[in-house]
Amino acid sequence: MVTLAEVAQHAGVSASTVSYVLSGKRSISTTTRQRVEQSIRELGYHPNAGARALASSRSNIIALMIPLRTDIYVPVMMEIAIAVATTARTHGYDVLLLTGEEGPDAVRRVTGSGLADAMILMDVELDDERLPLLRSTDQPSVLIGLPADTAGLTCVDLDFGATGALCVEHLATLGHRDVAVIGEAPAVYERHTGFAERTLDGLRRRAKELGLRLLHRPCEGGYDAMAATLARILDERPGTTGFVVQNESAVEPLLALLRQQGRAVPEDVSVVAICPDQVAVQASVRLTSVAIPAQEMGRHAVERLVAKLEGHGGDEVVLIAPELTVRASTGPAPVAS
Amino acid sequence: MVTLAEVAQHAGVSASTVSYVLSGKRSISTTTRQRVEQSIRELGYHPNAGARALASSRSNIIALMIPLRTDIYVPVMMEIAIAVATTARTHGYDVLLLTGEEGPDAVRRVTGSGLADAMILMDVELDDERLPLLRSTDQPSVLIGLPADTAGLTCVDLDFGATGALCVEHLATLGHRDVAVIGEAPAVYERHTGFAERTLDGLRRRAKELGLRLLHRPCEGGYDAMAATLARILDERPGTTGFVVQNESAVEPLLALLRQQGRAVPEDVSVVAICPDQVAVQASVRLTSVAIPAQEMGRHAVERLVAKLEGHGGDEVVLIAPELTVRASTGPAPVAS
DNA sequence: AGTCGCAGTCGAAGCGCTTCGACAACCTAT
DNA sequence: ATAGGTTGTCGAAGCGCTTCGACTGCGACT
Repeated sequence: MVTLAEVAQHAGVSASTVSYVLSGKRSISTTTRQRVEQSIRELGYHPNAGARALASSRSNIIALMIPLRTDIYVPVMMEIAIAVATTARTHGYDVLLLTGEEGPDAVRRVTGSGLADAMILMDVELDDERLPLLRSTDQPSVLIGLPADTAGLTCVDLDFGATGALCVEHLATLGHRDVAVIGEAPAVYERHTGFAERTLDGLRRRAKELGLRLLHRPCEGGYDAMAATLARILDERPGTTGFVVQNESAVEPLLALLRQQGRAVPEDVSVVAICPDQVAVQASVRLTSVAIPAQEMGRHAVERLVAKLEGHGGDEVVLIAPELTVRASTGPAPVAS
Repeated sequence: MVTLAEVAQHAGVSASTVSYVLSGKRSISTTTRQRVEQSIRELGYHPNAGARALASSRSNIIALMIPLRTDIYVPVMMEIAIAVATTARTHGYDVLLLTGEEGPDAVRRVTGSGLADAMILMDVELDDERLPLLRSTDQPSVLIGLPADTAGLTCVDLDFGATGALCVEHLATLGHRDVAVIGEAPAVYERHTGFAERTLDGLRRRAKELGLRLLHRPCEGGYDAMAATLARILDERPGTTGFVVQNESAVEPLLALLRQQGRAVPEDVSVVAICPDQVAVQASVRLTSVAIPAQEMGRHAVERLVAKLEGHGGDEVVLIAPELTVRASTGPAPVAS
C-alpha cells in the first residue's frame, strides 16, 4: 500500500505538495507537478479513501436509494440506477446502493456516519416517510419522483400530469370518444405513488376538457389479470376505441388479447403506452407512446445534486416535458356504428 | 456531529472503552456498557465511516460491478443487485455500485483506494479482462457467472450446462424429436458470455445423447426479430415441435407468433423457457421453465464473500442445480404425420 | 500469605490524508 | 532601492477512530 508520504519522498517534495498536486487547490510549478505525477505513476499510488474522507469530511459518495419491490417498473429503475452511477462517475463520485428495506433508518445511518455526501431517493410516495428526515438534515438530496409537498426539496421527474394530458389529446385528435386507462397495479395507487396519481389526474382533467369519456382500471401485470380487466372494461363500455396503458407488463397481454378478439390495432382500437421507448419498439405492434426518460432522469438528478454539493443551485423541481412518439398503434377512430 | 470522545466524556469513560463497547472486541462490565449505550442514544451518536475505515483499514463496503448494457436480461440483474444489497446489509456491509463502464480500471481504483473491502462481479465473460487483476490482488472477490478458467476464483452461478440438459430431457421425454433453441442476442455469444455458451453446450450434448435434432438460433428480443428467426427455423426444420427459449424478451413474441400461425401451445408445439419464475407465470401461456434463481445467486455471492472476509472459506465454485417446473406450455409431441 | 491469571479500563500512538499559516524567492511598481 | 504582491513550497496540526500495551483490582490457586 503506497502512501502519500512515500510518493512525496520519492519525488523529493513534501506531503502537502503532493496533496496539492492531486487536488489542484494551490498552484504548483510545472516541473514539480510533473515530477510528482511521475512518482505517482511509478509507484502506482492510489489515495486512501478513508483517510481522505476523514481529513476532508467528504466521501465523494452519493447514496442511491432504490425501491425494494422488484415486481414493478423494473427496467425503468435499472436504467435510472445505471444512469446515476455513470453520471456520478463523470463528476468523481461513486454510488452507494441502498434498498428501501431499511426505510428512514438508512437515511439516518448514511447522513450520521458521513458515509455519503448526498443522496438520491427513488420511488418517492406522495407523503413519503423519509421526507421529514431529509428536510431536517442539511444533507443535500434529490428525489426522483414528486411528493405532495415539495417545499425545501429538489425533485426530478417526468411531468406525468402533462403525460396523461398528452395521451388523451392524441386520442381525441384521432376522433376517439371512449377511452380506457389500464393503470398500474392497485398496490401502486394504494401507497400513493406520485407518478401514477398524477398521470391519472392529467388524463381525467384533459378528458373532461375535451369531453371524452374516461374509464380507469388499475391492473396487475400479466396475461390473466389483463384478460379480466379488459373483459370488465368492454363489458362496461363496449364502445371503447382508445386505450392508454401505464403498466409495461400489461402492454403485450393487451395487444395479444385484442388480436385474439378480432380487434385490429390500430384499425379498430388505438393504444397509447407510457413506457420506455425500448418497450414500445419491441412490442408486437410498434406502439405510439410517451417515453419514460429514465436515463435523463438519472442524469438530471446527479447533476442537480453535484450542483448543490458545489454550493450553487438550490431547491428546485425539474419536470421533464413529455414527448409523444406516434408509431403504429394509433389511428383514426372507426366510424361509429 | 457527535464524536466518540464526546460520548466517552458524557459517559465518564475513556474513548477506547466506548470503542470496545461498540466493537465488542474486549469484555466490558455490564454497568459500563449500559452507561455508554445510554450516552450513545442520548447524544444520537453515529460513528464516522471515514475515521473507522482509516483506523481499521476496513470500509465495510462491498463493491458490486454490474454490466452497463441495459438491454439484456435486466430483471435478472436487478434482482441479483437487490439481493446482494439486502444480504450485505444483514452482514453489516453496504454496497457500492460500479458499472462495467470503467472496466478493469474500476477494479484497480477500488482495490487501490480501500474504498471497498471486497467485490462482486456480474456478467463475467469466459475470458474476462478483469480476471488477471483480480487474481493478482489479494482483494476477496466473488464472480456471479463462470469464466473459462476458475482457478483461484470463487464463482456462483446457475448450472447452465445442466439447465440445457434438463430442457432437452423434458422435451425428449414428451416425445419431441426436433427441437429449436431460441438463444440470446448474437452479441451475447460474440462476447463469449459463459452462461449462454454453457447452456448451449448442455443442450447439444444431451440432445446428441438422446438422439434429438437440435437447431440453435440466436435472437434479438422483440417481435420483429423473433418473427424473422421463427420463419427461418420453420423453413429449415418444418417438423420442429419443441422450443427452448433463453431470451426473456423473445418469449412473448414467440407465443404470439405461434398462435398467429395456428400452432397451439402445448398441443402442437411445446415451449420451455429459461427465465425468472415471474416471467414464466405472467406469460400468455403459463410456461414450463427452468428458473433463474437470481435472489439465491445474489445471496450466495455475498455469503461466500463474507466468509472470505472473515477468514474462513477459500476459493470455490458454487453451481446451483437447475429446477424445471412443468406448467402449461409443454405437452406430448403430436403424432407424426 | 504470596503468586498467578483474568476481567475491565485507560492512555497513547497511529491510520493517511487535507489544509492552514508561514516563509522564501521572485517579480513588479514606485 | 524598497515596499508590496505573487507564486510555490513546507511543516504541523488535526480529522475520529481502532488497537496495543500497560495497569489495577480481584478471586483462585498453591
